[in-house]
Amino acid sequence: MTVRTGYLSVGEPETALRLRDVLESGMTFCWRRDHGFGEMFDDSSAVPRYYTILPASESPTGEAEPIRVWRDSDTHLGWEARFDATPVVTDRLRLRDDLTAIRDSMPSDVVLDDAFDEWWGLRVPNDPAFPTLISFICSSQMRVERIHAMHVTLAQRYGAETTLDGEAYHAFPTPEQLATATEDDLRELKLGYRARYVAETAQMVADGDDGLREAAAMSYEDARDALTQYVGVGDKVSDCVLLYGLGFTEAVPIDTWIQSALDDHYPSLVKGGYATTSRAVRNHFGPNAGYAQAYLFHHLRSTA
DNA sequence: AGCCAGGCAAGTG
DNA sequence: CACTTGCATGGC
Repeated sequence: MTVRTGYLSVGEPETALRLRDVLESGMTFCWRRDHGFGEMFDDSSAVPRYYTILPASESPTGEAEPIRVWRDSDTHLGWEARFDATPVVTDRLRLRDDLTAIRDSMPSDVVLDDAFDEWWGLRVPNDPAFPTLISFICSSQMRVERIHAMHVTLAQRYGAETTLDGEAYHAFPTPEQLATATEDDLRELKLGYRARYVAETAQMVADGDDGLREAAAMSYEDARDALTQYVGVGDKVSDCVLLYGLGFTEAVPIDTWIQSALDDHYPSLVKGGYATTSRAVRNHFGPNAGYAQAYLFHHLRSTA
């Protein structure tokens, strides 16, 4: 099968493409450094290439399709795939989001200004919903590198194999494929206490539950509540699925880092529980509050 | 050796 | 509703 190559403009020169920061920092677990270009988190000096496998259900060819991308310059991204990947890559990396307009839509303050200046070019990924749901169920009390490892392990054990340019890849399992796993199977794969959550959630989705698709059509707060029906999904994981997997840019996952950021820099937004604090945060930062969260998260972790 | 890591569910007061 | 506890695993 012929491999096609394309190049995408990311925007104006001041809109730096931060591929590594977008794909390696815990917002997505659907992308990974490619074979032969250094494994994730090493310090290879070569320009890293990343791959994802487009699920068959979202692929123009009807089959799972590997896609490779790399940072070709400050303003251009290259891709390789067996089909024209320009629309998919543009969507998955939100390359059409106008970062300047997003920044201007929020009330500025010293901390947010510093965050935007330091991490300018950061974008919020837009991943397939089911792999995002499972990955963030796995994310509880776990470091980023190990969540990536779990995602790869599940793909290799339960996902379909495909190839690009002779390289073998494994798609993330469909709900039906993952539902064949028992809790004990997943404990053997070192998912720990998350094994039960993943097994039961995969079975729910495979058994015809349409909660992910239905949530996409709901208002934000209804959608967040709806996703907590899945075992292992609380408010925080639900927000991650909404932001990174269902395109709700107002979703603000309030993890331990964001909570302490709110305590330190936005104490007036901290209310009683998760729901009321979330509402205050969204009221303050507006419909792109998820972007504020992304920039603050990276800024406060880098200066911790 | 103990503490922590992008939390959650189940159980109390 | 607010607060506590147990939960797997691995890196430091």
